Amino acid sequence: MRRDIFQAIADPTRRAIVMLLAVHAMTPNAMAEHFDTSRQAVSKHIHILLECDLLDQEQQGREIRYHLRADKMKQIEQWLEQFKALMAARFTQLDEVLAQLKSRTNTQTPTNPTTLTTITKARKT
Amino acid sequence: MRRDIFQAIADPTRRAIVMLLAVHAMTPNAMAEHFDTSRQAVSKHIHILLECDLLDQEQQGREIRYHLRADKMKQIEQWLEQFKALMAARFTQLDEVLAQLKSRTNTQTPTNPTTLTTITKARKT
DNA sequence: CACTTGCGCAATTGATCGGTTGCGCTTATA
DNA sequence: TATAAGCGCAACCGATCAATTGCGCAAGTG
Repeated sequence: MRRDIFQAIADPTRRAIVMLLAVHAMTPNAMAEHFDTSRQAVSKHIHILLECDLLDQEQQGREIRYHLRADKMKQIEQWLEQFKALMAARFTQLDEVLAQLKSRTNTQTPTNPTTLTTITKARKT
Repeated sequence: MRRDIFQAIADPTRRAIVMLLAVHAMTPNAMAEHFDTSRQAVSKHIHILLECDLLDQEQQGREIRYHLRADKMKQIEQWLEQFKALMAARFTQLDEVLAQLKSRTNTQTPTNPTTLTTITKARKT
């Protein structure tokens, strides 16, 4: 069950839930009222968000209030930062890497590209 | 075919492709060499990224160089900004909305919540 | 002109997704 | 105590996904 935050926010309903919980904690029923889906459907989305550690439970009698762990959202930001760094480096520092990769289009020289591979989290050999 | 950028970057391979193309344009084969998947698999991911207008084609003889449309990445940033705005407003300006939502837990008053609903892009009635 | 290379397209398959339905447990309420 | 409300769990279903395989076409190369 390889579930990351990017998969979590891939679904529009889940993004909406995140937004709702950004305002304040909520019960599943309260969330469900905001959409035209069933409570169970919402509950499933909650489960997925829980798997990503994006939510916290708070039992209150027979109700459960779900809190958003806003700090986890930083994962997205971090990825975006990495991306921006690559874009910025594109014309400056990483000219070498660029050159290497350019000449590499048909050859196999996993020297500097390895760095990039690490960044991109590719599962290369 | 409801395909948005969030779905595009939900897949780790596609995120890696985005990172690769952030450095410079590439042919499908060049990309495929970075992963341990087939060219066709990569090609499919490219297709998905194309659907999201995240890529540009540049035919060069029998090769096709794919360029990243970096500007499209702003969509993610924008969503994150919206999220952050909600988080920031949580304790300040949107106290009213918060109150409304609170009292609304069981009733149906689509007045102010509509604003939020719009933000969260929920498909409510 | 044969042959290889780079690529897209189509069909197939197993896995996962998003949703519904039905059930049962626990906690409130009349 | 009987009833209702809030919720999770499990089974099921149609749709989509990711990847493979096989094919055909256009562009280079001997």
